[in-house]
Amino acid sequence: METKSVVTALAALAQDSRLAIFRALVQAGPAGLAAGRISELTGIAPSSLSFHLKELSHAGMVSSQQAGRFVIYTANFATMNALLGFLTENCCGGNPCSPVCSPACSTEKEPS
Amino acid sequence: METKSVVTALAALAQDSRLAIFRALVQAGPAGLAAGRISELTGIAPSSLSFHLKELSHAGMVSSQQAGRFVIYTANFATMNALLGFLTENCCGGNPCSPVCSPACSTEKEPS
DNA sequence: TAAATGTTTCAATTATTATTGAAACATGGA
DNA sequence: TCCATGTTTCAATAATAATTGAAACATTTA
Repeated sequence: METKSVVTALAALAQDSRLAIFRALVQAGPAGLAAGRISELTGIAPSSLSFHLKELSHAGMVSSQQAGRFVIYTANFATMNALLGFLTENCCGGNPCSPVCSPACSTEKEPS
Repeated sequence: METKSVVTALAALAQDSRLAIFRALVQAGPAGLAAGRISELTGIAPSSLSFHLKELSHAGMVSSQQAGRFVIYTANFATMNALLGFLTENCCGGNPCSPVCSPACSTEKEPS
């Protein structure tokens, strides 16, 4: 994942409305939610919601598909995983991590 | 972790300069880096660097300690872990996750 | 105490981002 | 085709953030 994409993805999530939208979609799971339903759940006005969904979509954090007159949005879990991985990459210079920075530090996640 | 803190933390990382600073600190590990050294590594002017370090610090992403006339900054791994955890919380409504959203979905990380 | 080094603060400028309401577009059903 | 519903686009306004250089502050050494 490129630095530029990471900044875009983080910026997409770093905003009240968009974080609320994304969390709603994460909780909804693969089935996703229609735009109007997201508006209901979050209280964001339609035009503002559309703006934020476009931001999230452009950042690759959500995907959309037309279903009748609804547009269904779903969280993009692949991008989220790539993002989480990037942040912990090359931790401690690639050396075995000291306790202070695990589990964030390891590329392979450990059971909690 | 509260939503507000998460937005602040994400916003702190969602910027070229600050992401570069944070990554440098993650790679430096627990030993951290002096402000001047970060300036050298990233090419960010001192006053601008100080601004961004304050942002990161306020977001809880980095900590600092005076050491002689140097100020040593270190990545705050605890906050980072909390942040990563938050994003995957309550995934798929708390139900067992379908393959599409693991490993992001599970609270306990699986070995890759 | 004076000078040198390392870091932070300040003010001004420039650029980017969020929100709103109205209008436009698209789809499905009468 | 006409109407209702769901979503997006547009333009204007308001708010927030980034960068710069100069000055101030703090710490160490001579």
